[in-house]
Amino acid sequence: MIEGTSLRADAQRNRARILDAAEAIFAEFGTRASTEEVARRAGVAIGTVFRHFPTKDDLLAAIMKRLLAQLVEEAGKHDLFTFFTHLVAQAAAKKTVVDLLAGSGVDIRLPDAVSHLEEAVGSLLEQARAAGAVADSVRLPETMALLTSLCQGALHGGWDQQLQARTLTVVFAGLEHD
Amino acid sequence: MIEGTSLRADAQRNRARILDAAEAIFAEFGTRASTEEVARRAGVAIGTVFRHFPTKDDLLAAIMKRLLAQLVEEAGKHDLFTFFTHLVAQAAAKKTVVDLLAGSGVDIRLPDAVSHLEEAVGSLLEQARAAGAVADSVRLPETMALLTSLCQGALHGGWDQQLQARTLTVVFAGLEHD
DNA sequence: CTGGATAATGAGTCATGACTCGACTTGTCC
DNA sequence: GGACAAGTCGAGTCATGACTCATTATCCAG
Repeated sequence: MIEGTSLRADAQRNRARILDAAEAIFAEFGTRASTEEVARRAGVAIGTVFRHFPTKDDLLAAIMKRLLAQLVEEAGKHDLFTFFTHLVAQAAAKKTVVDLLAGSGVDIRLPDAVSHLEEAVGSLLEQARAAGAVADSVRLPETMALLTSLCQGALHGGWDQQLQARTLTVVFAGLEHD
Repeated sequence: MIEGTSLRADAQRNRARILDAAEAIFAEFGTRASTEEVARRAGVAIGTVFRHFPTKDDLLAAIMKRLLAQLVEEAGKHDLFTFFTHLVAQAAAKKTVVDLLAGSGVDIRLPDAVSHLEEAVGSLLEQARAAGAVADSVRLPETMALLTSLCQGALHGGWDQQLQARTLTVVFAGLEHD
């Protein structure tokens, strides 16, 4: 995972700036935001963005990879329920992930990164099951399905604190009781 | 609710054709499909579409209204659980509603139509509660939140029959047990 | 039947946004 | 410090898609 070793120093700097800018812009405005907006935020010309990421999808894929890696890392700091809660609460802020997991228009394949996330959630699920907090019958696919559904719902529905808590309560009860 | 009484006969026919075409096109390709595509499907020139619906949003709003009305009607034929199942199963087919309830890019306000749907779901909820099939603590907002979340999840995630059933099982268990 | 109002047509306008490329700048290696 | 590859710049190209409007066609009341 040695990145950009062969890149010139300024190019490395710009690449990083672009990634950060893109993450911020897409998080705020969704994946529909223009590449030019990203360039502006990064303080760089459009051409430079396209030199580093020949396609908008490439840029999105790069961000997605980072974000998924972050999620995997965060999963390590939580149990299944707090991870759910955390993610749902952040759904609006991390518009990008949700948008992309939802496959909005773009199609980007990151099987590796996604399966890492699944593994992480899988082990949270096992722990929870072992602790008796989740019914034996609950499997990973439906857990992931619930997670992504809730994130999308929270993102688009603009849930307030209370609604979010109530909705999660119902889902958690379901995970526990069957 | 007498519609288009003052429209010329051909205009009425075209209006209906456009609505049907738009419903089909947007259901299949999502709200991003172009107005021209709708016109083609309706067998009508673009100008005609814009004569009837000055804005793409107007067209979307008109369809949305129809679709919501249909949902309300269907709600009458179901109990809470079968309604959930039915909707989720149809999510992919009714891309439009899901897209729009999700507020994808467009913002269309149909407070009346939406609140009718909420009323309908509300009475299903009451029935279910009365029958002891749903816990007393469950309220309408979280029920709607779950409904829309699951539809979005199903739409974008491409759930198969089994995954859909399992996911709903978990949610239903949650509605029952807390 | 027919005149005038109503509607349909579709080529054209305009804005947006992804992507290109030739002129220019800058880092790096000797 | 000079040369050249590597990188940056940004005006320009191209495609798409919402929306317009002058012209033509169609309906229907009298």
